[in-house]
Amino acid sequence: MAKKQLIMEKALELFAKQGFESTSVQQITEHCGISKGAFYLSFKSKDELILALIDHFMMQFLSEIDYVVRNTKNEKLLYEFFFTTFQSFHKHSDFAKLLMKEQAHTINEEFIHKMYDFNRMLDKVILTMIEHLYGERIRQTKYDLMYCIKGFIQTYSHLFVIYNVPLNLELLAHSLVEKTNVLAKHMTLPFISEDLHQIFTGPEYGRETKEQLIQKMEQLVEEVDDPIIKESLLLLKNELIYPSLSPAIVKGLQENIRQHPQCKWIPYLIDRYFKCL
Amino acid sequence: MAKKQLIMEKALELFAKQGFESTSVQQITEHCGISKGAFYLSFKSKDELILALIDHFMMQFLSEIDYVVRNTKNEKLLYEFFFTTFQSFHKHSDFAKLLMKEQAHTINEEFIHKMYDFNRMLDKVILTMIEHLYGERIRQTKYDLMYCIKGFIQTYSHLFVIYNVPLNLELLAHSLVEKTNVLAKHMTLPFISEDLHQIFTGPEYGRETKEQLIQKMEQLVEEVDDPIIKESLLLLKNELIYPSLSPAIVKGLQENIRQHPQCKWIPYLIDRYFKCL
DNA sequence: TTGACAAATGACTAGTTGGTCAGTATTATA
DNA sequence: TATAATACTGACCAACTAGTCATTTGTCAA
Repeated sequence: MAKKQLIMEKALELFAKQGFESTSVQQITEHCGISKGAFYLSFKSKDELILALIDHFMMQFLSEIDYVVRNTKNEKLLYEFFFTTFQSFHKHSDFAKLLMKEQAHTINEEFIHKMYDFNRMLDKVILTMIEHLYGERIRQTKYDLMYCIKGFIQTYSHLFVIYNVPLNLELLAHSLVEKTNVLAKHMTLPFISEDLHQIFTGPEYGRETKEQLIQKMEQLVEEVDDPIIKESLLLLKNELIYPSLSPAIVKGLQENIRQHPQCKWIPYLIDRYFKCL
Repeated sequence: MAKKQLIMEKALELFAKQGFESTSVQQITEHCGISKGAFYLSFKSKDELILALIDHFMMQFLSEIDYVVRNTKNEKLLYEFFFTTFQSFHKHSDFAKLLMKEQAHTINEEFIHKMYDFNRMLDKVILTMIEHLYGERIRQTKYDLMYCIKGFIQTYSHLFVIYNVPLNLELLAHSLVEKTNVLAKHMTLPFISEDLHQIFTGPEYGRETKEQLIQKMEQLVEEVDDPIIKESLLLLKNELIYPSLSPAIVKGLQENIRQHPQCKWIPYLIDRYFKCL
């Protein structure tokens, strides 16, 4: 199994430089000093390699952060969180680069799911940390605070991952601790409500089922007065059961109900349903 | 020249979905309903297409922001900045998606330079806005504040660009205004010093020269149909070579071409040219 | 109707890609 | 040493890629 690790290491170096898509299996095997056949003894496909990389480093990173968050006293918690995060990025800078490059890329269905899962887990870690630190005081603004923290991490890590400048990570962590505390103390206007956060993260993997979606639409048909929106909802509901309309018509119907404040979520849920299955 | 625009529009749709590298010229031409040869009549290469896309949308976006920052009273400035930014991302969400996907990708030397240039310009706009708003008070922390603002924009725009949820952009802008003000007022521990910022942005990369600007305007004269805009472009081009018109006339001509979606960033480039030299 | 010019086509090239597999080398067991 | 089992190789394949160019189609003035 040493071969598997060799391939992962060497491939990561190339992915960090060139990205996943622009790195060929040929290049990887040459960089490892092995033959093409040997590669396919360790990994069934190129996709399996990147999934293994994501799994390996992501779990390592997440568990490190999680350990720190669980085992640090409150006074040092925020500092240790930032410091560990950046140190981890620094230590595995090739992986951090890969993550930044492929952030939003549609490499593969499974890859996307893994990334979503990872994000959900990170969200949870940060949220519990925030709740632990500030308690009830930030109930209204905790989701905003979480997104701000993620913004800090992304923006600042971008700087030292892309430009290879040696940075004073202690100072960086201290500086971000202050920013976070300032926001937690004085922020009053939340943007991300509980509901909104639910929509972003989705109901834990198993999303809305078709039946739930149809039920919700039937309920809305009863509640809505506007005949156009009523009919659009009905047609879309039937489309879910027996797909028969052209994409343009479906898109148009979705646009219709997007106008109505009560229904505007429906097109999003429909899209998400089709994307997941 | 309508073909060029058709290709850009249709290609952008595919790039937003699949990314630049995974979209073939074949796919683009099929999506346009034209032949492969026709593509190469409009663009010398696939690389030239993405550079044209970047140029077109980036300049449009930057000039919009710049216009708002220059023409808004201080009390509403920050709000208008955030609101315009997000509205622009919303309007051109395909381009925003492309930008997120290809953020750190090594597509091409020229592409990277363009992205660096764009970032530098955005940095400058944000910095002047901050200086204008808070003056001497934030001299120490202004670079940190700028990176925080960019972090806010990135994190929150990610949410509504990736998940296609209709958001209340007014509320979002208000919320971010508060966050920014809170940070500006209470932040004391800077991380990004003047020197560090210099290192990140690097020495000014040869911005548009007069010749490039003139060339671009000549190209637009060919592509535009409206006679008023055509003449305005020609007069402004001559003004660049032999300054002879009064400031009021020049301003008026700039206002003319600002109306046209393809030309509206030209005034911004002209201003920048005169300011830098 | 003709002829001249521009616009558009798609079969073509030369090269790359992820992936396979018949065959060779290496090792472990007897 | 002989045999069986495993590890490895690299020529090969089909499918794709960006880009080209001889040929066809469309347009408009004479």
